[in-house]
Amino acid sequence: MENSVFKALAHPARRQLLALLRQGPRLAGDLAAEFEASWPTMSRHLGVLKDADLITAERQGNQILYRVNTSVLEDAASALLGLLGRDPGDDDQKEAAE
Amino acid sequence: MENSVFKALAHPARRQLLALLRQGPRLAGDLAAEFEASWPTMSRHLGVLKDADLITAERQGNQILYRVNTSVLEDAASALLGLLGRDPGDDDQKEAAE
DNA sequence: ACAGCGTTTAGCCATTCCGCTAATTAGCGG
DNA sequence: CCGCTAATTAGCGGAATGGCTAAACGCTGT
Repeated sequence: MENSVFKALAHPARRQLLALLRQGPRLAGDLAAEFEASWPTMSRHLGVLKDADLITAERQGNQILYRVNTSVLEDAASALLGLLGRDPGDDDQKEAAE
Repeated sequence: MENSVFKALAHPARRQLLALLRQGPRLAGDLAAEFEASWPTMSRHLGVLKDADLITAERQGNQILYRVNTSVLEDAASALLGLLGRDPGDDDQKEAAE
């Protein structure tokens, strides 16, 4: 759902999580350590992001490696730009004027 | 606040409101008539958007004309693209490869 | 099988969000 | 000033969100 993406993006901690993840995949604990909030709280934020398909989780033995799902984030950005009357994901072959 | 923008964007009705407004300024009542929800409910959604500075309101005598605030929407889209490691407002002169 | 570490799930509050109806404000015309 | 229309604000109930602590789960090593 497109909607869950925007909802996931609505929380600052989650955007920051994405910002950290942008620099490369990271372990859950490592990621959570960057925040003031309790571990379980961060785990939930990660869950919301995963639920929105903005990130993917991969078990690495004992721990879990998170990774950004770039394309979904791109879609969201496209949707916003589309709201501006400019859609980057859409090849504009027909409307070049106006 | 950047945050209120994303929160405002989190509701589908509000994104749709923006989509309608993208085609040009419109009167509140006219706008609300497009939705199933009650008039006051839509008024509140408009309020949230205005609060996030995504739209501006202008009295036209008896009625109120709403207009998209393009730059704020652009900022939000930029923020998302920034999360991808690619900033559209930033002319990439250095990194064209990779 | 057990201990132990890393992570998630369960429960519990408090707060915010969303929808409604009813009441209020703002501006216009007589 | 009164009545009318346009739009917002008040107030309420129900659902969702966000934070916490405690408990459970999954995996690894012994």
